[in-house]
Amino acid sequence: MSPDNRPSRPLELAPQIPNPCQACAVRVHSVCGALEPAELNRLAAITTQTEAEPRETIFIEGDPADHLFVVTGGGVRMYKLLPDGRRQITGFIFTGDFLGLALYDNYAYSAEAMTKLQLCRFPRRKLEKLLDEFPKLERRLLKTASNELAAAQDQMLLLGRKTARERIATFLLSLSERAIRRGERGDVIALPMSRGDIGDYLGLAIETVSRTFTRFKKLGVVYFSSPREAKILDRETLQDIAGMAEDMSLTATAAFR
Amino acid sequence: MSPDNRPSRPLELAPQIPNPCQACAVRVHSVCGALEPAELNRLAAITTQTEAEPRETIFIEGDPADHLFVVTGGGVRMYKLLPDGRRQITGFIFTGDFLGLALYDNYAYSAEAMTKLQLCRFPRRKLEKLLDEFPKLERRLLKTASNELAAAQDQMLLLGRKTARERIATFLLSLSERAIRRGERGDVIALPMSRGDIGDYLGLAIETVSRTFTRFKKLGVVYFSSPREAKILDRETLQDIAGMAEDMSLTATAAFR
DNA sequence: CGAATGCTTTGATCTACATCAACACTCGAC
DNA sequence: GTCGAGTGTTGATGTAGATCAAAGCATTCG
Repeated sequence: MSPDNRPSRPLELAPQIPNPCQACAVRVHSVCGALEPAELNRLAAITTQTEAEPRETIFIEGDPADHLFVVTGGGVRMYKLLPDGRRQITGFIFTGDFLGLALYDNYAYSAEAMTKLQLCRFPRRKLEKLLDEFPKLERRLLKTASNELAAAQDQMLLLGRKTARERIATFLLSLSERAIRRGERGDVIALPMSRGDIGDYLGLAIETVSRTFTRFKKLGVVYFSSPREAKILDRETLQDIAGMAEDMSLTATAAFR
Repeated sequence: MSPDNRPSRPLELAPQIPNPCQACAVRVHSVCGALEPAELNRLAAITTQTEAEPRETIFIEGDPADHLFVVTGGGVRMYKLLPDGRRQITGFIFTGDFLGLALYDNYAYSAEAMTKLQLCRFPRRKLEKLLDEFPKLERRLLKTASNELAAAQDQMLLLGRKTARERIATFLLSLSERAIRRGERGDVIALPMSRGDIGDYLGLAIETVSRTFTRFKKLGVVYFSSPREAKILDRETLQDIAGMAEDMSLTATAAFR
């Protein structure tokens, strides 16, 4: 649970293609989408494409924040630790998402690859210079920050006031929505993170995550082809559970199976 | 607890002074500090100074986000509600702070005056135009957003993984730090919010907040001249409690009084 | 292929904090 | 000065979810 595996070697450098951004599949979904093809060359010039293996650390809380990233393939967990090892995962990052948004001197959290990972790396100094030149990019970044802020507030509501059932339901729905936004189907959800990760994200124990999944399964709301793949069978009910007060009809309905 | 008092009347308009920003005491601490005196006139031109009474709503989650604010005097609570009335306070805003940072179409949360309030109001459209002209202002706003994001992540750690004692200690310390940043002394802390507000901010019940304060009082860590004013007597211990594992020495030390 | 190792699930028990219930204080109104 | 409403404190009890414990299952690897 306590991730102490610093990168055993520097992040791998993939061979540089003339302008990889032009061909980038995730561009439209990402911050880079703010730029015209011509401007894109400038961005490409400061970009390094890298890869990382599962469990590999991208950066650690407190490190000087020298780089920003865009994930072009794979999943990342961001987290903070307490001195005694308790962990809070502050967010999951998927293909197309921006990583390292903290225009500050040091990273405020750690980031670790959940899967094999492809990413674009931008030196912060150089990117900031580009921001001066391309206000559109900066505006886009501000929007991204606003977005994340809104998501963070939702998460506070979840962590501070929602029950375990509501948290899990909310979690599944939000994964589904993000998948749809990436252009994937919304009913079959990949879970690249472990139950422990989910628990540390939702402020729950592993066992509570597992038990709640089982409960949803028995309710016929979700189906698991494997622990790492969920299929939403009854989105409506899931939404009811996610947003509303402890729904008594549920506890009642639970009897039917 | 459920704040349903929509503004009974539109926010009061104070008489306009030629350029109030020039004389503004909170400017240096606020986003406005990014601007030169000359540029400040442009900002002043789109500013309306308003006031609000305690319990008055500034805006409600879902409202079109037509205005942004800087609080020039007083305190604000921001919050989100669940349909059944459970409330999560996502943050407190004090003199000099920026309010309404969500460059989106609708507010993601509600905001309500805790005390008599003075604020500067900026129409969003006009402010965005100013951003195009003054990149410094936009950069400052991006920094502010990053700041808030980092604070939000700290709060997630608190809500997801900290005990009641740790939460309360963290809360007192962060109020203290903010007071110091405003130029006030850091040991005497005004608590303009109720115990219920604190509970809804920290994900605790009113009673737990009260009991934990009492415990700290008995430990000699904090002194309360009144329920709404705390004085930090032993900052070190408070920091220990805030950041670390459940400290057994504490439970032991508790005996001495 | 079979052992090993790490995930996930399930069951039994425990506990921090919530909830329920009085009571106490404060402060403004009359 | 006293009444009353709001806010805060304290005590008794309940419970959602944590923790402890032990199997299932998979996947990897020699």
